Amino acid sequence: MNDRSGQGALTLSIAAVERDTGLSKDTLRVWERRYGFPTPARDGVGERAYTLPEVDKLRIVKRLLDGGHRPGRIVPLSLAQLQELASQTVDQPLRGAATALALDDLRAHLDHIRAHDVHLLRRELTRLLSRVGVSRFVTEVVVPLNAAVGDAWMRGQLEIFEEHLYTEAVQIVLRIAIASVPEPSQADGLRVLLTTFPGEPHGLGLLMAEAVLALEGCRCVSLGVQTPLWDIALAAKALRSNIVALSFTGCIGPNLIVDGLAELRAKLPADVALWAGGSAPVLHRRPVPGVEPFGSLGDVSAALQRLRSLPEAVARLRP
Amino acid sequence: MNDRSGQGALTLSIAAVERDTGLSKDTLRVWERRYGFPTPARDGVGERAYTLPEVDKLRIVKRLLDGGHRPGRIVPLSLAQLQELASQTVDQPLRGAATALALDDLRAHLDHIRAHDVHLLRRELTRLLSRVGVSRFVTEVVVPLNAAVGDAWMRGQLEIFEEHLYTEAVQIVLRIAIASVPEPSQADGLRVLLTTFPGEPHGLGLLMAEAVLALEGCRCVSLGVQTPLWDIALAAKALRSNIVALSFTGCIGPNLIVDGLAELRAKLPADVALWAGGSAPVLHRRPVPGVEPFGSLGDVSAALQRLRSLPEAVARLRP
DNA sequence: CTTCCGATTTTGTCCAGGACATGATCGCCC
DNA sequence: GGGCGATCATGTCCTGGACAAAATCGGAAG
Repeated sequence: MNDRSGQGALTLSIAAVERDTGLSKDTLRVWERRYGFPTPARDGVGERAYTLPEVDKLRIVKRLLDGGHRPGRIVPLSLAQLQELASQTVDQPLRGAATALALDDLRAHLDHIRAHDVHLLRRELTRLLSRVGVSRFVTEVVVPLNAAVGDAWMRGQLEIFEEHLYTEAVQIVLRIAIASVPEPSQADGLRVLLTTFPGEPHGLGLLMAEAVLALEGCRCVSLGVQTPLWDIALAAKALRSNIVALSFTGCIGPNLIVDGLAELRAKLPADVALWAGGSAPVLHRRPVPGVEPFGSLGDVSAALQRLRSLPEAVARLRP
Repeated sequence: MNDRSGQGALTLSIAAVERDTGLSKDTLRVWERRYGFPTPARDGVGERAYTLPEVDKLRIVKRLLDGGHRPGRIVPLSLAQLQELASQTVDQPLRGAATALALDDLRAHLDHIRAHDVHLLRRELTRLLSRVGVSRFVTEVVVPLNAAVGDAWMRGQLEIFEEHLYTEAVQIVLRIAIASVPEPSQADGLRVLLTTFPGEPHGLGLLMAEAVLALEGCRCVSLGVQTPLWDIALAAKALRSNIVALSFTGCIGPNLIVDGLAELRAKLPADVALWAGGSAPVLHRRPVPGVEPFGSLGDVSAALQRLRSLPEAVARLRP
């Protein structure tokens, strides 16, 4: 069950392949049964020993899978065919979400990432931040950049570690942005609790939301990512939050999202608003009663005003 | 396979429990077979449905397991017995570690967390930071506080969300600390790559290490948490890192750590140092050839000097 | 009394193959 | 062309058996 990395012939155990590719052991075994790939050799004790080329192919397959392809179609293909498939989707131009950023600027940022120049990237982002302000920075720089990076990765133009570099840089700049927003006075502002469900490891959306909400005068408290449902409810009660804001990216299954939202809604007092944002498509396909879905951070301002205009708003702010 | 949130009784699927506790599905099933705990109810389709108390107990068991206890001994124990066991084991390391913090200070911080006063906590931490400096702040404030928070949680004195509040606050202050360290001049300083293995979601250790390393004049680049091994190797090559520093907390299985380190060592060039730190006990129980284990952040300085004094050090810094 | 070494127990992970829920796709009819 | 079942594709769960590595134990020797 180890990597038996002895000498020349490097092979990986099924656990190592799971770690490296993100494909579960169950999936790997069932693919072998159904599609005949991968068909790893067996070591002395009859355990699967995956070769390096096999794992390389699995990595490409996984990426195409995440890009929307179906296993049955692509798993049987040869390595060459897979690479061709990957490059096919490559040429489509970036879609037109950027407004503060010209397409060229976008490409320039991507180039910084690809050049691994973290400091330059960070400097450029910081410069943009102070030029356009926090609000526009989030909606007109970070959002389209996120989309561009996601696209580039899906097309194989960006390695995972380059995405990590990007995420880290944006996170730092966003935290600076948030810190630059003055804390509203004690008596004023809605209390917002931010976090993600267990299984959702992406925290960028949270930071973006926090920046926007803080600008709107809310008192934000973030729990970071992956808070158990029970603890979200506990925290909302303990902090007397008026809004619980969650972020979803689609790393987590649609069922978990919908069921979790319903469950959390039931646990929260009725006068606590439950907001759900992020790129997970299920948020808009299957609305949950009592949960407000957000398609874009631009909707936050309107929703806040709606909430503030409610008759019980004043009472809420008091305690 | 979801959280089937029906009405009152919240139960978790085996996958959710695996995610929340770090115990593999296989382990959970085999414990049920061997020790009779946990014995989850079954849902409509015969799948295990774990209750919240069961999962809470599993979390504590996991902690004690990481602390060196054996499953056969502790799994059959009651919750009260477990917590007593926890307070027995745990009390000693706490006493000796705090130096910048009196025990009373420590308790005061815990009280701030329990009072959910994030801003006060953050202010106090920031005050300490500027009083004792970055280095001592990390080793003499954050480290003992981490231990104290972990212990308090294990004894049932702290909710998970309170731990999240704490983590978030420390993270913010640590990032301020890191930002306050001036970037070393281009030609100087070893290049360090920081990240964690897939499955290890805890990033605090990374930030602490980054702070200490930056103080020592290193040029740090963090990939954040959960980078696939392959991409760690890619990134180290692309960034021409001299050191790859990893952090482990025991959320992740000992085997995955040891195997992963061996595999990564094989993927990295021989002249790149591989450092492993964090609270996972396996690091010191089962050393991996070519991997330097760190028991404390205090050892970093000595290790750096050793590295710098090597004959090829100058050549390394050049390119 | 300590140290060492082999036997034994403990423990985590792997395997096979079957089942099923869920979501996508396809063909059909309006 | 647009809805709507039927069918297929796919991932995850189940049982129960097996085994290797690590931890522990039980003496024998120093």
